[in-house]
Amino acid sequence: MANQDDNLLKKIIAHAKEYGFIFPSSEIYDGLAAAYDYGQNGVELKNNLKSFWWKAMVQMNENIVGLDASIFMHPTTWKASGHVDAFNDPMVDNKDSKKRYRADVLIEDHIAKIEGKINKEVDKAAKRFGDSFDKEQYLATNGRVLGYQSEIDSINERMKNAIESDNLADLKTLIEDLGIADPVSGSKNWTDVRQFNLMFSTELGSVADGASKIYLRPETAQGIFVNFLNVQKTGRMKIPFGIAQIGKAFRNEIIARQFIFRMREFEQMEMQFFVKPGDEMQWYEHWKNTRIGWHKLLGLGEENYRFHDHLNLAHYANAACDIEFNFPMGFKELEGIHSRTDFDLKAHEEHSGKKLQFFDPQENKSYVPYVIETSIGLDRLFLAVLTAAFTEETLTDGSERTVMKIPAAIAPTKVAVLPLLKKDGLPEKAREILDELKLDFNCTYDEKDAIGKRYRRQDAVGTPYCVTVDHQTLEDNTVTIRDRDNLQQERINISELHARVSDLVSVTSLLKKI
RNA sequence: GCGGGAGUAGCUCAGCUGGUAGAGCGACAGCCUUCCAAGCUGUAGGUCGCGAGUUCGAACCUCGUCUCCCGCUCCA
Repeated sequence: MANQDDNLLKKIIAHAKEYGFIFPSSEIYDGLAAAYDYGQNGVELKNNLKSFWWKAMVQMNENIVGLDASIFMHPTTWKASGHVDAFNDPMVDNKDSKKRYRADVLIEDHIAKIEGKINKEVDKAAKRFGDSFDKEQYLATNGRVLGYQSEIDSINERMKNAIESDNLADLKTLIEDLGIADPVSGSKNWTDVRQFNLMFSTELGSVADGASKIYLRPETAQGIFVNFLNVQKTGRMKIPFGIAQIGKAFRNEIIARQFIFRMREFEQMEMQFFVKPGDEMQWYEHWKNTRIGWHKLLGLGEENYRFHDHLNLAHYANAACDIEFNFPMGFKELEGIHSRTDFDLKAHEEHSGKKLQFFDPQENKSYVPYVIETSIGLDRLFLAVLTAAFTEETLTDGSERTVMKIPAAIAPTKVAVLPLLKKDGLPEKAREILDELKLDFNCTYDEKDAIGKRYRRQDAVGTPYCVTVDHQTLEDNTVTIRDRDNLQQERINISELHARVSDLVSVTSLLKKI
């Protein structure tokens, strides 16, 4: 089964490239790992996804407004957000086994071993003393146990100091002093401890000397937080309100794989919703429901979604869940919904010295709002669409076709206009229709090859409707309109065409259901 | 980074024990066709990932190197 799913992802990747959705980055130079370019069809689909999200979030909610913050931000932003500290991992390699470990994890494992020894002592003692055994007292008094405990405490102390002072050499010395061996090779032959920062840094300022190091944002959210006051004041926003943003973010993943699922450069669609402290759980539930509802509207199949509630919460959250999608690799995170408390705004208050508060006239007092975040990976959403849309099917006549069943509202091309034959004035008539439709819809024209072949070509890129001009068109101004998914054709008057197409491909009909 | 696999036309691949590159599909031009791919004719497209070595001669053998894919290690 895993094999089959692998094949599905491979097929999707191949199809996406073959039909101009996604190309490997810099392909003529052998490509760049985990970077991809969106081709002529990909960019249309991506724009449509953005637009559907933006309309659902901003246009449909009078208390949500948009923002487009800079990717470059003041370096202190990332200190405040916790990324400079939490996004750093001290890594160490074993020279013999060539395995890489997190230095702090190695030390913690060592501590766990000592704790194991304590537990053994306790077990032994419990047997010895029987019912009269008092664990607390034993732990507090037994000499051997106390020895172990003080060992643990001193290791913890040294590790904490080393990490906090960024002293990687100390960390290595600690590993050596403890005699920690690689669990794989048993070797104690370690490299120096190195810091891996998952944020991309670059130089601001063209003169190397005067340049200062800044980061490419690892999430778009901070651009929203630092603009909280600007937007709240200039937009006269009242709590609760939200700020939405679509933009690129960058993370230096150690491995970035699985096509566009995990890239180092990716695009997020985030909305931070500011609420009164105490109301956050209610709003958390509200956005969980609203967001899953949005996904289901998109029409990729309700059975392909599920929630995954987080048990281990990040440093800033008091509740968090993922909306997972059934990708070829299995159910994986597509969107995250987090209750971020007042962590971010408070942190920015502390680092900036500015008050990031809202004056609540009802309560007659100011407070730092709590935040509910909805954050969806646009590229992952794109992959979800490809996954759900990619279909290989056998038709009733026994022939096979590959069709992208992309929901009409987000399909790259809405209508293909096709003259049945490339003669008898049919192309001219078709062009007339095309010129009319293209004012409002993304259209394409094709007169090459047999009509059946042209239908299949449109199926492959997910064009939901094909309008075919035949000889009857010249007599009574009717055309056939073909449905991509069920292959049904209907003959309608050209004058009805615009309204009909508009109805079929409109985002409006989706938005109405929100 | 380690281990494994793979790089030949746009795609899928063939190419024998070394003799100087092919097929199908696709694309393009045209013919034929009044409605669901695979009818006909023609055209374009490859320094066989890159570099070196062995050889009279390398897509093929040797070494190096790069890239991609899969697995492992990390991930707010």
